[in-house]
Amino acid sequence: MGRTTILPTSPALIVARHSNQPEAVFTGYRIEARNYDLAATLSSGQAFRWRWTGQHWEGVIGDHWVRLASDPQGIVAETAVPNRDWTWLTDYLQACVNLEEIVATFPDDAPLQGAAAACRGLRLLRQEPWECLASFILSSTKQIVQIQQVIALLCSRYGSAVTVPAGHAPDFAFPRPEQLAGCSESELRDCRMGFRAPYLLTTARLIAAGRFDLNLPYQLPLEAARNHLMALPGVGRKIADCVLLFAYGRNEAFPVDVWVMRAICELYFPRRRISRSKLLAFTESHFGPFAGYAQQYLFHYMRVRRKSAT
DNA sequence: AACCAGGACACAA
DNA sequence: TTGTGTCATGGT
Repeated sequence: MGRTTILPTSPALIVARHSNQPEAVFTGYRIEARNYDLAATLSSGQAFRWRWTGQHWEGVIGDHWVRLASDPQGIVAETAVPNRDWTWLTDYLQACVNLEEIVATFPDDAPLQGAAAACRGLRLLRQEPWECLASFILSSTKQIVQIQQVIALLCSRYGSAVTVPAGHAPDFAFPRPEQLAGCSESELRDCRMGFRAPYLLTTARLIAAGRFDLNLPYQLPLEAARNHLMALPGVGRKIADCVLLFAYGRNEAFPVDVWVMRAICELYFPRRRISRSKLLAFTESHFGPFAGYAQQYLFHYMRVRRKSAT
């Protein structure tokens, strides 16, 4: 009872709580972690299904409803259903990666060091490829709050209900490709996704029909993996790089959106005109093997800086 | 109330 | 190859 270590090398340990009333049985789990800014990580535009209740972060990973909070030892999780295997959560949160080692590989320039210092504890998650792909197809020229709204609507209409704590509002898994493949384009447009609807629909149908292999990017070189994803409608360079980084764990991938574009231009090439291709070439050569982490620091740094300025 | 949002795409030159 | 218009929607 009490404490059980899962894996010999895992920093995580189980903290299970039991009750006599079956309805009240929740399973708790603590992930030991240093230098993990949960709020920054869950709200930094990688994943779109987390909401802050005032005390916890609530969301759905796969078909697991979960509630997360930081504590002095790391992260405490609470689920609606008891779990024996917690790898779905530890894989997702990536708390076992040594962030100090990663930041140490960053180039020693003022802009990036400043961003890293301002966003200490910001992590990259490891998401499920389909949800990540579909989410970023819906992300183009939309604000993060709007992406969250569209995805919440999509999940509530077409996702399967997941088990939630007694008395809690219903929550839903992200819809599987097969669940969207049967939709009409107008049904998806009713989820407020606008011109992105045909992109998502065609992509869902290709995957549901087994005509697109979502496992290939795991074993292809970066550029080939990127080209494979870019064969999908609505997936260009930026969205492909987001999926490679946030789902496939390709740490070299460096998605360049409007925020990162501004960050590079302002911080690295002030008062100079630089072509997009030169900027891409710069990002590929400058930031090292964990360029994707550097990108996330620059992205988040620009956004929190703007928020505090207004 | 304009401006802009984690872009992609077809088409022009 | 690089530049422009278009595509919905609604938050700030």
